[in-house]
This record gives sequence, C-alpha cells and structure tokens, in this order.
Amino acid sequence: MSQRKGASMAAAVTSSKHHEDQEMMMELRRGPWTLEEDNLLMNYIACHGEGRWNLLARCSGLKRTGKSCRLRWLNYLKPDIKRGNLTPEEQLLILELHSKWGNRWSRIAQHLPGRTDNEIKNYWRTRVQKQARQLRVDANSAVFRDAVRCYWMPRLLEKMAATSTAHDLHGELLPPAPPLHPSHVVAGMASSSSPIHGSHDHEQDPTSNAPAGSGYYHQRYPVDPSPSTSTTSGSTSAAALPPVPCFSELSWVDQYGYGPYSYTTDLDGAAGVSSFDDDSAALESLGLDGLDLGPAEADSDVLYSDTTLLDYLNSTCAGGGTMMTMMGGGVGGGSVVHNSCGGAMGGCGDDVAEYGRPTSSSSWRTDELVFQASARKLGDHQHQWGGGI
DNA sequence: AAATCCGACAACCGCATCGGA
DNA sequence: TTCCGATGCGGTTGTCGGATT
Repeated sequence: MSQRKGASMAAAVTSSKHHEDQEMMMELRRGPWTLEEDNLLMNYIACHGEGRWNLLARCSGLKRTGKSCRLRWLNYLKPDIKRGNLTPEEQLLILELHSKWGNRWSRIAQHLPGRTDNEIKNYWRTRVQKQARQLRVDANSAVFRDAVRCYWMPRLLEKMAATSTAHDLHGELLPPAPPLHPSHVVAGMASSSSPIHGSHDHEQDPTSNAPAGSGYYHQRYPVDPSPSTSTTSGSTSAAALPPVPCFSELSWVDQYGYGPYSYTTDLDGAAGVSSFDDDSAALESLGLDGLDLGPAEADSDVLYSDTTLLDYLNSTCAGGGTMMTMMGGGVGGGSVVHNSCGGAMGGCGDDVAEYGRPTSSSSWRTDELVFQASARKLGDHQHQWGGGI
C-alpha cells in the first residue's frame, strides 16, 4: 500500500474521537472484494435495497466503508451492469459526449445504459488519452479532437455500418454466455475467500469458452443474449442505446452510401476504391476498429503500406468532413463543421516518416502512426470542435 | 526461462453537494 | 442558518495478466 494511503488511514484513525471508531477503522478491509463479501453485499441489498450505505456497511457484517460498498455495488454488482468491450456505438457516443461535456463521467454514463462512469473514465484514460500522450497534445485540445473527428469517428462509423450489415448485432457484440445474474450466485455460491480480480476475469474473450474454474466470469458479466428479453438498462444491443442523432442511426449511413468504405468512390475514384476495399477487408480482419486497434501483426506493415493507409485516411477524412457536417448538424443542434479535414490531410503521406516511428518496427501500429500523422497535420489548422453544446 | 514493461481496470481518496435535524 | 452525515463525482493509485525484451 502506498505511503499516501497509509498516511491517510493513519490520519483518519488519529482524528477519530472514539475508540470504537478507531477499532472499526483498524479492522476495515480494503483492496479487492472477495466472493463472500460480494455475497454479503448482494444479500443485504436484496433484503433492504440500495442506499444508506454507511448503515449497510455497519449492519451487513462487511468490514468495509459505506463508500466502498456503494462503489462495489454501482460499478460491479448491480444487475444491469453491462460487461465486455465497448461497442463502436458506445465508443462513438463517449467521444461525442465528452466533446460536449468534458470529464462529466457520470453524465456521460447516463447515456450509455449499463456502463458506469468508472468504466467510461477508464476507457478515456487508457485509450483516448494514450493517443493524446503519444501525440504530445492535450486530449482536450482542439487539435486532438479534430483528429478524433476526422479519423477515429469515421472509423467507428465504418465499424458500426459494417457490423450492422454483415452481422447480427447480437451475435457480433454480445458474449454468448448464458446470463447469470449476481443474485443467482447468492444461493449456489461456493464458499471462498480468495480475492476476486474482475479485471482479469473479464479480459478473456467473452466469446471463447471459459476456462475451468472461471465460473465467476459468468457470474460477473450477466448478459441477456435475447433481444426480446433485454431491458434498456441491461441490453448490450445498439438499439438499446438512447436515440442520439446521427451516431446511433445507422440508416443514414447506408442511405447516403456511407456504409463500409463506399463513400470513397465519390472522392477518390474507382482506382482508389479497389485498393481501399482490399485494405478495409484486411483491416477488418485485424479487428482494427477505431481506437480499439487490434494486436500488432508481424506482417501488418506489409499488408498495409503507409501509402495505402494514407489513401485510406485521405478518403476517410475527406469523407469525414462531409460526415462531420452531418454530425455537427445532428448532434450539435445545427452548428456546421467545415470540411477542414480533407485539406489538412492532403499531405499526410509525406509526414508519416517525419512523425511516425520506423514502419519496420513490428510493435508500431500503422493505424496509430496514421492517426498521429493526421493529428499533426490538423495542428496547423486549429479548427474548433464543431459539436455545439 | 526470467525479468521487465505495459495496458487495463477495480478500488481508493478527497472534495463537493445535498438534505435533514 | 448552521451543522453534520450521506451520497455523488472525478482524479489517482495498486495490482494483475499478458506482451515484450
């Protein structure tokens, strides 16, 4: 435990006026929750309901603070918590809402049923801010947000469109594991005091067979695979998301030909479409979907030369400008985002070597390189983020 | 094979706000 | 009006497993 925490604990203890409080503080458990603790908490809430967390902490037999109990419940045990990777729709929504509200995680979370503010916050910090760090720009800067809009968001839109047309959403995005609500665990839970580290359990591919002894994975991540029975808060389907103009309405993507890569036809001509389609298929095969860049492939640099990816970026951003106009109108309530991306992206090809790491490095992800190159270019233009607040 | 690094996320902390006495 | 406990929010840290060296 860190010195900071140790000091804070000590300070809390010494500031306590009563020996009882001191004793209680000394006995307080911290760190990962055990199965038994989860069991206790769920049982208590099942009987008494949520709220009055300090009372709960005192009466439930848990040696935890009310705060800790509340957090455990809200972020982990609550029945409608949705587990698993964020869908492209959700990622897009987060990017857009964050552009409007900033770090108002709880407010953003309200628009993503089943997702917690903590989860969204972590997503932002681990995925989005990572990109910003690599670019050496502030994640809240206009430059970075433009880059997100011109590269990232179109990618997510493509992914969404591809997913909606090529797959059953539920088959693609939902873990097929049978639903098992935490409350189901209460009765049949095996006695165990071993620490639980959910972050590692659920990092496993939900679609893969759970390894032996990983039953808690299913206990942790109750998902209702049936659209007909899913509730708004518990569903993972895109349809369950609140109606957000543009982003959640995939229909216009198809309607306007903004489905997977088709819009490049108008912008780059037939010659560009061919190689582009090849790349898109390959990109798809790698699982590159916006920020969720797939694992680095040993031959990825061979498959996707910078030139081809930059063509892709040029196409995407040029189209993205148009798309952003639509986005700005839909989401921002009428503000129009000018097509700055197409121009800004015009010379990206020359900048990859300048800004990116050597492409011979297998650990370097070409997508990131292109993303950063695009962001650098955008830095020359300093366009303001278009989504109205 | 071992050591180290890194990504991801659960959990904790401090502060702000709310609401009742 | 003030006090105080409960709750909510956002920032930060600790820990783990996997990837890399």
